Formats: sequence, structure tokens, C-alpha cells
Amino acid sequence: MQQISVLFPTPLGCYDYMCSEELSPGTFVLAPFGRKKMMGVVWDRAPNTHLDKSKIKEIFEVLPYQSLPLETISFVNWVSAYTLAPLGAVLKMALLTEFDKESKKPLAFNVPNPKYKTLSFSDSQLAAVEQISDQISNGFSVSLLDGVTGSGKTEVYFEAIAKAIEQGGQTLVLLPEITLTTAWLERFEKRFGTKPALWHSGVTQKQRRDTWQAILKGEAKVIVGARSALFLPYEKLDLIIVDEEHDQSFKQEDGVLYQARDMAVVRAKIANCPIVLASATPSIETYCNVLQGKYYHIELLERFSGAVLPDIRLVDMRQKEKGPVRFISPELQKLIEENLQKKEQTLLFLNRRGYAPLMLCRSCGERIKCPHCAAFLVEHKKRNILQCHHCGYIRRIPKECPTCGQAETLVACGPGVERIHEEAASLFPTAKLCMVTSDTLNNPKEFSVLLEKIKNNEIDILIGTQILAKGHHFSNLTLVGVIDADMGLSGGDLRAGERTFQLLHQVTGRAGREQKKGTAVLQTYVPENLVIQSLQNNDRQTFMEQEIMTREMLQMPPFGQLAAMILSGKNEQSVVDTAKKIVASAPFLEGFDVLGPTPAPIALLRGKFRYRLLIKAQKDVKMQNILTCWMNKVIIPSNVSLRIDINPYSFF
DNA sequence: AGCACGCCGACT
DNA sequence: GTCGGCGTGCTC
Repeated sequence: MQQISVLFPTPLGCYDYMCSEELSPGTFVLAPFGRKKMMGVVWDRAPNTHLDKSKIKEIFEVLPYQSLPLETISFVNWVSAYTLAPLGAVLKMALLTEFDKESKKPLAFNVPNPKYKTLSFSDSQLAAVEQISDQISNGFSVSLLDGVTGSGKTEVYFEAIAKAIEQGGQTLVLLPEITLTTAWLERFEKRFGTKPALWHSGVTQKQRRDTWQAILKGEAKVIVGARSALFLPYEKLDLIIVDEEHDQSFKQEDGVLYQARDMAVVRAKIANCPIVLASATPSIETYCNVLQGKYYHIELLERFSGAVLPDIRLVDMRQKEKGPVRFISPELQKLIEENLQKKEQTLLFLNRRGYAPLMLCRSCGERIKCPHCAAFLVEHKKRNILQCHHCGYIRRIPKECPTCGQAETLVACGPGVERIHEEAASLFPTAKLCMVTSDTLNNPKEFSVLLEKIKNNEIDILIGTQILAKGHHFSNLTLVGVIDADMGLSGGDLRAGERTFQLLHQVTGRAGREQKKGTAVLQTYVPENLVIQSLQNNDRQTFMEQEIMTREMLQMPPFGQLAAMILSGKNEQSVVDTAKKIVASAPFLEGFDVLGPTPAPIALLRGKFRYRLLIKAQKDVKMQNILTCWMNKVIIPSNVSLRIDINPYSFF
């Protein structure tokens, strides 16, 4: 009888069992767990010798499935140790939910043909192709593929994929969920003659099953997916691409908290293969690694088809006289009118859904709040509702103020896209308008119908949130108006400046393509702000240098480490007491500081009170080890839950 | 996470 | 008298 370590896809660690034969790590087994029969994986852990022998049960059976690859096991171990998430919670991301079912007619995965259609490249692109291709089959390396929108980044990394296919290896392409559209897939199919394997939230159970199996067997060669595709059981991973690497949606914000771009680098290291991070606006973290010589820098300088960068103009909103509330400035209005006359398209961008972010009672001053969250309800005028954008709570728009009972006293404060749509409709009564948000688009089909309409010039003015900012080229779109360029800048978030720069760079880049020079207007109350100035001058360099200097001075990431502890529970006193208890037992160590507790910016969410601690550590400190020791000392009552967020991106 | 055990309120 | 609410504790 052997004692073996087994891991289950539940948020726990390893459990030991007895087994008559020796089983290698990765073997699937069926074992008794609690009062249930559960499927688990034999793990690469030494058996626990302190365990009371009478407690150890025997496994039921060895399942006749192909083992989980050792690289996947190493990766799960690494992610768990880094994020401090339980091993089993990480394993869960690597397995299928319906594991026992088998497909009668599995999908076929064609091998993409690297020679299907060869593309022609400019000199600059050819140089980049060569640099990237040199990395294939040369072990682990990280490259930043750095090129402006329209410089042909995608086609350049397609050549690296072609080379990996020729060698018989697998390639993983990570894209932000929103970029995973038909447009990208069409380009892939044009180049390789077939579709890649897909992995994202919209993939059906059967497709998931077939794809998972095909990846394990090495039949699927190119896998395109959102961040969760990192955990698939690759048989022979030879290349990873992370496109739009700066995109903050790579940070998973629920369940296991991880940064998929960073974990992708770790995954490449485990596979001993190259990874390419592509972006027009690289993240500060990646750029610092380039400056330190840890990452290669592959630059694509020119726009491919000779298109020019848009002319960026600022409208200083401070100088506007008080009058009836208006969100489209006279300057922007004039440009839109000119654009309408030229029969060219305009995009009005505001990253806020709904009609107004706040409803206020003119009589008593009450602002209508969510009953479950410390947040204001957002007015959605068309649907005649108020909605909480944090928990989804919905109520009808009341006729009377819910606090003082007076009728007709509620007023909308501030703009959302719906309100911009309303204002544009009254300013340009003959123009064809279309509003696009995640509320109005329900599926990819609707989206492609919309794209077709835009292409056929059936729309003059688009009004939308960031769903429109990413990854689409509209050849007749020559004017972009950013309603509130400062929106993302406030709030004391570490990455606010960086995020705003990246988003607005991307949005303004939608203006002008194919020889038509575009214009972008930034409406701002802080025209002197570095982010706004750098955007206007198309000066990424200055912005990055300043941002890096600030981060270094403050010892913020990537020059120092951060971790957040979020305590939440229905009993506020209990949450506060636990937070204080944790702080009281904090270790005193050089280069390890504990800040807080403070109520979270959203102090009540879904009926739970939330407090935060921020841990700031120097770069060389083994933060995870310290946190683990520290947490082992304190007892968290069961009515309080604690989440640790290593390198947090959101601070709500 | 599940799942069971356990101790207090409103129902046939 | 029970049915069921969710607090608490355990899973090798």
C-alpha cells in the first residue's frame, strides 16, 4: 500500500489516500471525500507523515484518462504559491466542469497551414518578423512587440505562429475578451486557411470538452482565448502571444485573483518557450522590464498603409459659461457639423453607461442610493429604471423623492452615454445616430450586424463606451469626441494615469485611417495634466518616463510590491474587530509596511461591509511567505471573509 | 466550495 | 408539535 497525495478541484489543499499501486502525478482518481465520491488528481506532493494512519482512506479507483501534464501541475503550484489562493481553487481552473461526459462526435481541429497565404511586409515589419522568429525554439524569452495601431502587429506575430506550427508545437494567443471578435478570427483564417481553437466565456460545454481533449492530445495547435486559456493542459507549448498586453482586463478580479499577462510569462518559463507581449501602449511594468534589459524590445514604428495619426485638440471646459447643462461643447459641435457635411463618421466616447450616474432631490438634497451597496443608483431613462452598477439592483424611477416624498423634484446629475445620445439627437436632428454599450449589445451576431451598418455608412454618429474603442477599424470614421477625458484620472488609483492614457490613445486612434487624416477632441477640465498633454502631443515617451519616475520615487509597483487584504461581512463590528486584530498581529519587518484598516471606497457591497488593509513591501521581500505566516497566526471568525489580492489593480 | 449537524422562529 | 432558517465546522 502506497500513501499518495490527491488534489480535488475545490478551494482546499491536498489530501492523502492509500492506494495499492504507485501512481504518478497527474493521474486522475476517484476517491471518497467527506460523504461524497470525488474526482481528483494525484499531486506531486510528498505524503504527510504526521497524519493519523486511521484517518487515511483508500481511493476507489484509478480513472482511465490521460494524465494531466507535469507542466500544468507545476503551473498550478506556482500560481497558488504566488496568489495565495488554495491549490484546489487553481486546479479547478485547469479542469472541465463536466469531466465524466464524453463527446460522441468530437469536433475536428485542423492544423493551420503556415504556408496558406504568405503576406508581404515592409522593411520595418520584416525586421520585426525576423527578431520574433529567432526566438522560436530558442528556449524561454520575453519580447515586447511595440507598435502603433495599424502598424501590422498581428500579421507580424502570425509569422511567429507559422514557425511554431511548422515545428509541430502549440501556440497560445491571449486576447482581452472584448477583442476576441470575428475581425481577429477572419484575419487568422485568411492567413492560415482554418480557424484556431477558441476558449472564452461564450464557448459551449461540448466545445469546451472537445477543445480541452484536443489540447491535451496535442491536436489543437493554435489556441486563442481569454485569460482562463492559460490553464489548459498543453501537450507541447512552443509559443505564447499576449495581445493588447497593457489591457487591465487581464487582471482577474474574482475567484482566484491573478494577472494573466504576468502568469503567461511564468507559463512560458515553465514551457521553456518564448512569449511575445504586443501593444501600442505597453504597460509600465512591461516597459520597465524592457528598460532593465529583461525583455527584448521589437519596435514597429510606421503605420502600415501610410495612414496618419489624428490631430488632437483640447477643449478647456473650465471656460464654459453657466447656462443650460450641455455636455457637447460648441467647438465639438462645430466639428461634428462639418463632419456631417463631409459625409464622414463621428464617434462620441464616454465610458459611462446609462443616462446619468446620479439622481438628486432638489428639495431635500437626497441622492438615491442602492439598498445593498454604498453606491448611487444610475439612471437608465429609456428603460425607466435606476440601477446599481455594482450589484445589479434595479428599481423603477420614482415620481416622488423616496426620502422627502415631494413630487417632481428629482434631477439627473452628470452625463452617461444615453444622455449624450439625447443631446446629439437634439443638436443634429437629421443625423443617423447609434448608441453602443454592453447594455445594447447582447451577442456577437448583433455586433457584426452593427459593424456592417457602420461599414455601409448607415450611421453618422456613434455614441458609445469602451466597447467601441477596441480593435475595430472604421475607414470613414474621421472624428472622435471624448466627452470627459478626465473621468478616469481621479480616485487615487495607482494606475489611473496609465489606464487613461492607454484608453484615450486607443479611442482617439479610431479617428482617421487609410489616408484620411482624423481629428480627436478631448474635453477636459485639466488641460495642463501630463496625461492630457502627452496625448495631445502624441508623446508617449514623456508620459512613460514621468510615470516611471513617480512610481520609483514612491516605491510603487514595479519598484515595490503591493498586496491588499479585503475583509467583508454582514456584521460591521465583526469586520472592524477582525481587521484590527490582523493589524495588531502584523510582523515588524524591514521593508514591510501595513497601512489601514480603512473602509473600502465602496464600504458596503451586496449587503456586506468591507474594510481594506494595504501591504507595501520592498522589492526583495518575500511578501507571500510573510503573509502566509502572518495569516496562520490569526483566527478569522467565520462571519468574516478575507481575500488577499497580490498586486491589486482595483482599489474599490 | 459542498455538506451535515444544530439550535431557534412561524406554520399545517 | 414539525419545517426550515443559516451559523459552524469538517473534509485525508
